[in-house]
Formats: sequence, structure tokens, C-alpha cells
Amino acid sequence: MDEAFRFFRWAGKQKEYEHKLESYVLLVEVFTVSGGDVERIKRLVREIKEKGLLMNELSANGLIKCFGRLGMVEELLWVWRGMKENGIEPSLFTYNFLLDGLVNSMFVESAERVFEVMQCGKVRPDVVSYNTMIKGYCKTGKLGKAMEKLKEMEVLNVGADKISYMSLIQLCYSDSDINSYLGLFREMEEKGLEIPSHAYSLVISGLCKEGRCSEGYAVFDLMVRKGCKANVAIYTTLIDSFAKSGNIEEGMKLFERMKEEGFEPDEVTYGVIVNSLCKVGKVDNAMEYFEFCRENGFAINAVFYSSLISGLGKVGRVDEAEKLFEEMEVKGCTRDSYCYNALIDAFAKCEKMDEALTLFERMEDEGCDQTVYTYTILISGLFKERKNEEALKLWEMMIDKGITPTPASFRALSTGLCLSGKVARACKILDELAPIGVIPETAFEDMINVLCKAGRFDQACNLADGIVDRGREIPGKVRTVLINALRKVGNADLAMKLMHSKIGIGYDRKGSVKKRVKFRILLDM
DNA sequence: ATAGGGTTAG
Repeated sequence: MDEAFRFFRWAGKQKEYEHKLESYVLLVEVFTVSGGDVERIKRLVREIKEKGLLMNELSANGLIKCFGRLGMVEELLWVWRGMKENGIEPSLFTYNFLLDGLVNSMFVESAERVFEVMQCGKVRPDVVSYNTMIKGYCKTGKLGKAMEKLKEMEVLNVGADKISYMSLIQLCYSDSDINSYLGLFREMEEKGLEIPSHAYSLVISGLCKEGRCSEGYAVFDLMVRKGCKANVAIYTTLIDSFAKSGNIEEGMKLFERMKEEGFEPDEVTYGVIVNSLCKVGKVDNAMEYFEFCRENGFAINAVFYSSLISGLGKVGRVDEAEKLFEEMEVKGCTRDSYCYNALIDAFAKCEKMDEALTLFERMEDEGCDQTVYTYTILISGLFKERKNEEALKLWEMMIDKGITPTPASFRALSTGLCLSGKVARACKILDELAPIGVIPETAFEDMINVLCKAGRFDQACNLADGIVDRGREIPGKVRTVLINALRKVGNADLAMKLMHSKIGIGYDRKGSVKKRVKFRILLDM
């Protein structure tokens, strides 16, 4: 590349020789394929402009291809203008490179205008033009417009191909819009298009992510029947999904099967195996796989450690968990928030809140982000040790730091407060969340459940009445919640009593509101 | 020429 450039400069200095546009274009092409030195290319463009070289068809196409690939929009439009001024008709390739360049630089609206020009002109958009527009809409998250283009292809008899469908499926997949991509996948099948293994991957992963592992497995079967080769990623996602749905045996079967078929499990697969075993308490078994990976040169990442630390913590082996945590530093594996949270949780579970809090501080010192999970673990741990004020302080700290509470974090707080008799305080904090846009949807339900579980039916009724009286929820809904909570703790008598009672806001004949009978009165509390 | 998958939490 440098040699080409030196020769170019040398030739430019020779007498009776002037570079033509073609030479510049060749050099731009060289710079483009060899990594794309945008600054050097821009200098060449300036020289072309200074010399006033005239645009021609071949050069214009070459330049558009390069500028398109590099996303040099300004230069793209400069060539485009030059073509117009010199009466050069763009070819289909020119259009498509231009579209792709604009789309890759997120100038989707400009691409839209070019596309419209094509639709009215001599060179009609082909499948590549359509696919490029679909890609643009997918990049900007405009699923509706992308789907419109697919329909348009059908109407205008531009056959959509696997790439049209793949772009759309990919977008729907990243949006977790499972019904849309299942539909698209079926359409592909119906049209008899070749289904790339990547399509199977997406559909299987998508179904697995939704917890629909049997359906994922069915698609996997279909894939094998159609002669499409599976791969490590597909096996890994299936194993994970089966384990997550509580069927680790099926996961292990798939693990054996993939090895039999000659697929080498990698560190992600082993990460899944270790994590799954830890989750069901088979931490020694998980340790064996961990050792196997270590001995066989697999990249040991933080997933292994966080899974094992949390697994050990679950079965009360907190010393071993701590040892692994410290080992990470020695082995040069960066500790992420998952690892910290797992160990903090292990400490909290065995009532070692001092250690947990020390780790919380260490987390900050070592530059690891404290997350909403961290606070949730600590808050419930502190309440368990009756350190209510400290728990509340942490909640405030979390809000002050701008960390958005989750329903689970509020559950930890409200559970602690309710069980220490501070139901009103929990309600007040809940009210303060609304203005910052946080509405833990199950908050009241969780609180009523907690109170019933503790046998404090009177307080549960009071809370239920308070919710209705303040107009926070409709009486029928609160009643259902209360009935379910009573049933859950086995108090069928009260549940029945509530079920057979008329409740809610009655209306008299004139339409004015009658006074509601309180839950508390209904249940004689 | 245009599309590209899998693992970690209360």
C-alpha cells in the first residue's frame, strides 16, 4: 500500500504527466481495502477537487463503492452530485452501493430518498436494494417500515430472499418479539427458501430464552432432519434452557450427545454446565467440571467463579466461596458485580453482615459497580438481623446514587418494614417512588402476602383497606389479592368468608356512592 | 453487493 502511494507521488511529479481521475480512484480503492485510512482518502479527494477532474462512469462507481463501505457520506454525496452534473447514469450497482453507504452511516432518510428516485427512474430497485433498505430500518429499530418493504417486494414481484428474512428475524430476535420472528421463519419455510443455520440458531435461542425449551428442541429436531448441521452455540443454549426449566438431566443428555457428535464444548458450554449444577446444589459435581476446564486450558472467566461462589454460598460453604473469590485475583480474572454479589449474598445468608458490608465497601474501592442486586441483598440481610435503620439508610443511599429500584428490591424493603410493624412507613416510601417514575407493580400484593404469611391478618386487612381508601387500587383487585394470600398460607376459612362476602363500592338507586364495607369489618379483625 | 447465534443474580 505504501509502495503504491510512493509510486503515485513519484509519478505525479514527472514532467508531461498529470494524474487522471482513474489513478486517484485506484489509490482510493487500495486505501479502502487495506483498512480504510479515511484521512488519506480525504486528502486525495481534495486534490481531485483542486485539479477539477471530470467525473466519469467507471470512476464514479468505484468511488461510491469505497465511500459507501467507509461510510464517508459527504464524499458520497459529492460523487453523486458530480454524476448528475456530468449526465452520468448510475447503474444498479452504483445505487446499491450508495444505499448501503448511507444506511451504514445511519442516514436512512437520505437512503429513502435515493430509493424513491430509483422507484421512479430507469433502474428499478432489486432484491439487494430492498434488503439494504430493510437493513437500514432494522438498524434504526423501525420494524414497521422494514415489514412494509417486505410486503412491497411481494406486491412488485421482487422475490424476497433469505437475507431479507434474516435481517428481519434478527431485529425481532433482538427485540424479543418472538411471535414476529416465528411468523417470518414459517414464511421462509413456506416459500421454500434455503434456511441458513443462523435462522435455526435464532429461533431455537429465542424459544429457549422464553423458557419454551421443548419447542426449541422441536425446531432443533427439524433442523437436524433437514440436514442442517447443529453447532456448539445451539447445543449450549438448549442445555441452558433445559437446566433453567428444572430439567438438568435432559441438559446433561444433550451435553453427552453433542460430544458424541464430535462438537467440542467450549468455555461457554462449560460455564452453563457449572452454573446449572450449582443452581441445583450439585456444587461438588460443578467443581469437578471446573477443575477439568482448568486442567485442559479452557479460558476461565468470571461466570465460572460467580456460579461457584453462589453455589457454595447456597449450601453454606462460605469459607470455600471466599477462597474462590480471593483466588480470582491470583489467577488474573477480573471480579465483576456478579462475583461480589454472590459472596455478599453468601455472607448475608449466614448472618455475617459485617463481612458483607466490608465487601460492599471493597467493591467501591476496587471500582466495581454496586448494583441494585447488591443493595437488595444487603437490605434483606440487614432486616434479618433487625438492623432496620441501617437497611433504610442503604435504601436511601441507593436512591441517592440514582440506582433504579426493582420490584424485588422494594420487596426486600417492604418485607423488612412490614415484619417490624412499620407498614405505613413502607407505604410512604412507595408513594415517594411514583414521582421518580418507579412503580413496583406487585408492591401491595407482596406486602399483603408477607403479612399473611406472618399470620398478621389484621395488619393485612388494614393495609388492604388503606390501599382502597386512598384510591390506589380498585376494591375487587385488592380483594382477589387478599383471598389468594389467605389461601396461600392455608387459611381457607378467612378466604371463603371473603369470597362469599359482597364487597366493593356499591351504588344506590340515585347513583351516589355507598360506603364500602371494610375488609377489617368483614373478617372481624 | 445485502443478514449472522450461546452462559452469570435476590
